[in-house]
This record gives sequence, structure tokens and C-alpha cells, in this order.
Amino acid sequence: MILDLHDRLRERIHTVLSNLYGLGPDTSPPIVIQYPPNRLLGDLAVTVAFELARTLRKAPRVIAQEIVDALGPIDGVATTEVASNGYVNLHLARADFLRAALSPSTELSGESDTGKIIVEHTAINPNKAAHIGHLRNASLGDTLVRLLRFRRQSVEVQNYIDDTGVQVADVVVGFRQLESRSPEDIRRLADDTRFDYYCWDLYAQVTRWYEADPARLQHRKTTLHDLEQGDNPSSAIARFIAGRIVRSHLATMDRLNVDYDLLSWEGDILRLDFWTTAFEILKQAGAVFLKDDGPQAGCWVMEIDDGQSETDANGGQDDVRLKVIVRSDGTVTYVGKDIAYQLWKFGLLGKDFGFQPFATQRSGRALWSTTADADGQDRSDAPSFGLAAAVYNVIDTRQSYLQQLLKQALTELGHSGEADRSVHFSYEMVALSHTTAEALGYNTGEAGDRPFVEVSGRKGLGVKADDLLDRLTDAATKEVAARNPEFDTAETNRIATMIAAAAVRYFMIKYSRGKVIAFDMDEALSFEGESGPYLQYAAVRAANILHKLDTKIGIDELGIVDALPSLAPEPLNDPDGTDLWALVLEASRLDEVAEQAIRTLELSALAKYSFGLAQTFNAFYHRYPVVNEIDPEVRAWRAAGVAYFRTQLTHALSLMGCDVPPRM
RNA sequence: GCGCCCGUAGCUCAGUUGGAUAGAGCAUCGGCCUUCUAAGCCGAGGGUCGCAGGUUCGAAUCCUGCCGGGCGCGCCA
Repeated sequence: MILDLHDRLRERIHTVLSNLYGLGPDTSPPIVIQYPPNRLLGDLAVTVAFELARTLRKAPRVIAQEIVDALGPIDGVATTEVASNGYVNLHLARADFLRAALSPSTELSGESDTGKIIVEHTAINPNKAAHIGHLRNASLGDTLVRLLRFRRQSVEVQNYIDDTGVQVADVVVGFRQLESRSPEDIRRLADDTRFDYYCWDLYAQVTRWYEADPARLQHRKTTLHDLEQGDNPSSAIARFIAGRIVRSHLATMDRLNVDYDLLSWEGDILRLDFWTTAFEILKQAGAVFLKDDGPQAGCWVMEIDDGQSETDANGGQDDVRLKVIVRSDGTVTYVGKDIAYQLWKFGLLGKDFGFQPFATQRSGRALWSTTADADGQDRSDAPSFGLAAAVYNVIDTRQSYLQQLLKQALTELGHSGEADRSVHFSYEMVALSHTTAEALGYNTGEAGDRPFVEVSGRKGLGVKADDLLDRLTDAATKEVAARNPEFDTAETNRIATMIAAAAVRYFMIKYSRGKVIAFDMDEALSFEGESGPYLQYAAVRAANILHKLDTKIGIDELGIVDALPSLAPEPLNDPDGTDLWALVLEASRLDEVAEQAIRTLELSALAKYSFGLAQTFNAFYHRYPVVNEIDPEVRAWRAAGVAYFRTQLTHALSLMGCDVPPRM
């Protein structure tokens, strides 16, 4: 609704500029619409008079006045005026605005026809428990998915499982060589212990075991080879481990309301020879070539286009850098496999996976899995996977270089459009604060001068996702039980779960993506101030007002809406009404913020907006009674404002994957 | 060496189409629970927006250079 108003306003101003000054689409400056610092100044402001001052050789104030005079009535705008030295400030028709905001949505339903967007996120190595770094990835990824769906995009969520890589190989080595376990032992361990936690420790142990005697690295090499070949004892164990660990990752992510459409297994990419096909395509396009001299002799390589080599006019040709795609022993690197997968996502590989159902998630959404089995090839009940119009790969900034290569490969294959629509959604890593690292038993003395301590799965250094969630749930349970002694255990736990999830998700979203999060346990455990629970609390309070309004006064939400047309607009226009109006206007900005968050991939904008909205409401809440307000018209307007606020904040929270508890 | 990111209050961070008085949380100090939940609200103190130039009517925001910090640049993934 607010976006529609912006559009209409821009259109009108363009018309005015054309009539007054003969400015066309090319000569007219962009119309910037912003929000004045407070509601007394106005609700919307246009700065175009400043832009035009130079070219028109007139004072901004004069231009602004001419625009205002020529503007004429605009639907939804009450008054327009020139403020300070040249702003055009607009005051909206408050009552009409709130009535429209609460009226049943007239927006179109259905999905846009711009094609399907694939979002890949999470992609945790299936060899150990998930940690807080993975939570940032999944929180960003899932929020992006929800935002895109909110904007009516068709989205497919993929979770890539690297079940044939070194990390899984190392745990296989741990079980077989270091612990001499049989497949039956491992299965029993998986049934009887926290298997993902067990593997977490084992993985760190294997790292130390290699370090003690580097000759042992031969075991890794052999095992890795076995995993890629398949059909041998090691690969059977790897499959079992990866399968179990993936299930535990999905369970962890489920605690955060994160779900997926498809698990893409690297093993299937190998078994279905995706790489062979991709390799042919790359060779035919000349994107890779066989190096016959130098240290990379015998490798298939790709030239790295980093903008350096070509601009070097002084013939610095010798430092053209090469990336190995196929090793001299004939095996393919990670980049090669990723190129094949990316080609498949866009439907450019000319090959497809088989698919099979994997699970039904708590949300009700079906989760599918790729398969190399023949009976998965032509299932009539499988959705159409792949064939994306655009792809977002959610992956931290340390992978920028590889993601750049991926785009470059697409370009060189003649798919520059797909390269442009191949987006690396990058973000900085999650590290540990010194305090938290020390609490985990890590001696930070050696890294004492660093600003933070990097998480290391290889060293077993990090905060496990489930540990964090458990601690948050415990803390929330105590709070909920103390505040609501009448609740039974099940209800208390249910609410505590919602609070814990919101705390984590908000924490992971609130920082802008270019910022390293130095994770601090005490800070993450806080339910006060700028936190997920603060937002939930505001929504719960609003719901509580509406509930009391119903039970005590007998006005339900339908009654609130029905009363609006006959209400006099005056109570919204006096000073007290301005505070209510400020809440309504702020609540209406959700669409605009969602659009901005997607455009800039800065999801913290959604978090910050939601927090600010909750703050505005909390201040209002303390100052203006609703249920106890005596004047029925004032009460009715306040009730309408609260109802609208609750709808919008609840929506904002759901975009961040947060539920609103019934009470807290 | 090259590339990307970061530098704003004591601490952690907003300020992403250049605009009105640079904001918030935490911490500190002072107030507010017989009235819709105090996970809250109100108030106070706290700033050379890393430094230096430049562009602009206007710069925390754009450009250039420098300083400090982080991460990448493998026949690992």
C-alpha cells in the first residue's frame, strides 16, 4: 500500500516537472521519497527541489513552492507544503490511510511470472554437529527465502550435501583406523549417543592424530578416493555417517523453523557423471585447456580473469593466473564439481538428477532428495527441480573467489545472462569473542592480540548450534514458568522453544552482512533490549490488548474494522492522535523494507525496522490506554492502530522465521 | 604483492538510492508497577563519524591517497 502511494507520488511529480519545466524522463532527476524526522513536519518528503536548484537557477524554496502549487490533489494525501529551505512535505489523510490498511487485502494473489529462484543455503559438511557459523548461514538463507516468497517469487530451496569430501573422509578414518570400529559398532554408536556430537570430537581427534604423524594422511587420501569411487566398505560407512548427520542437521534447523525443498548430494553428482558432461562443455567452449608445462603440467586449467592481466599494458602476460579444474591424476576439484552443479541449477547441463521423497517437514512442506538410482529418474510425483531463472548461493565471504570463478565459467560458456543472475549472497564469518572462547576451554593466550578467535571445526573449537539453543530454551523456560505459573510443562516448553528460536534468528540477522560477528555467549543469551524476544513481547502485548478488548468490552477484531467507516477522523489528528498515527505509518512500511532488504541483500534492514516498530509500539503502549480509554471514538482508533501494528509486526517476525507466542 | 570487507558513544552496532538536530542496545546514573504483562517505559551523561585532501547548495554516506584491523588468493573443500 505504501509502495503504491510512493509510485503514484513519483508519477505525479514527474508530470508536474514536465509541465512546469519541460523535464522528460531523461532530464528529470530521480524522485527521492523519504520520511521527515517527525510526524509534525510531515509523513513523506520529496527533495527534488534541491536537485533542480542548479539547473533551473532558482532557489530550492521557490521551486518547491511551484511544485506544491502545481501538484493538485493526490489520492490519500491531505495537505502538501514547503518546509524549511526546500523540502516538499506531504501529510497523508490519516483516517483514510488506516481504514485502507485494515480493509481486506485487495492485492493480487498468485506468483509472479519472472521464473523460479533457487536459493542454496546451509550446506554443512555432514561429518559433525552444526555450529553457530552455520546458524548465520541458515538464518540469512531462510529469511531471504521468506522475503522472496513474500514478494511473490517462486522459490526453490536447496541444501547441498558434500558427502564425498575430505571432512567426511576424515571421520571415516577416525572410526576405522583410529578407533577400529566395525560398521555395526558405528551403527550402535549412532543409535545410542548424540552422534553428531561424537563425530565433532572424533573429527578434532583425527586432526591431532594426523598432526602427530603426517604419514597417516595417506589414510585420508585412500579413503577420499574410496568415497569418490563408491561400492566399498569406506563409502558404505561414509554414506551411513552422512545420512545420520544430515538428519541431525535438519533437526537442528527445524528448531529454527528452517526448511528446504531439496537435498542435493555430491555423491549423486559423481554417480550421475555430471562432471563428465560439464567437462565436455567446458572443453568445447575452450574455457579449460590442458597445461603441458610448468608446475601444473598435466592439469586441465581455467584462466582466472581478475581484471589484472588484461589491463596490464606493459606485457605482464606471464602472470596470467591459472586455476586447476582437473588434477594431473585425473580427479576433479571442488570448483569443477560446483560448475557442473551450477550449470544444472540453470538447466544448462543437459542432464538431470533422479529424485525421491526424503521427509515431511514440520511446516508440512515435503523435502525431496536427489538420487542416482534408476527409479528416481522419472517419478511422476516429483516436483520440477532446477531450471532456475536466478540463483542465490548463500555462502560466507571466504568463498568469494570461488563464487567469482563460477560466474566467470558461465560467462565463458556463453551464458552471460545466467552469470548475471548467479548471485553470491556473501556475509562475514561468525567468530568467537575471547570470553566465549575461554569459556569453551580454549587458551586464547596465543591469539590474545586478535580482535576475535576464529571457529574451527577441524580443531573442534566452536559453539554447537544445539548447545546454544538448549541454553536459550532453558533460560526461556525459567522466565516463562516464573511469569506464568498456571501453565503446564508442555505449554511452557512450547513457548520457550519459540522464544529461543527467535533469539537466535534475530541475533544472526541483526548485524549487517559485511560485519564479522564476534559471538559472545552472554550477549546472545540476552532477552532484553534489541533481541528477538523483545519483538515477540511487543506482539504479545498487542494481542493481549485486542483479547481484553474482546472479553471485557465485547469488541472483536471484526468489530474494530467495521466501526472504522463511521468514526470521526478528529481523534487521529490531535497531538495524542499523532503518536498513534506515527505507529500506523511506521507499521505500513513493511513492504518497502522487504523490497529494500531483497534489493540490497541487507537483511539486517528488516531486523532493525522490526525492532524500531516494536519500540514505537512499546512507547505508545505505556502512554495511551486502549481497553481503559473512556472516549469510545478514541478507543476505537487506538484499537485499530494496535490491530494493524500487530498484523504488521507478526508478519515481519514470520519473515524472520519467528513465531509469536500466545503469552510470554 | 594483489583482491574483497571493516573502522561511528566506554563496549556491540544502525545510519545501503548524498538531505532536516548523527541514532539504538548494552554498561553507568536517576525516576516509573493498586490502571491493557517491568522480557517494559521515561530521563541524564557520553561523538575530532580512523586521518588528509577532493566533488556538492549539502558528505558518516561519493572519489583519491594514507593509517589500523580482518579474510581470501592451493593439484583442500
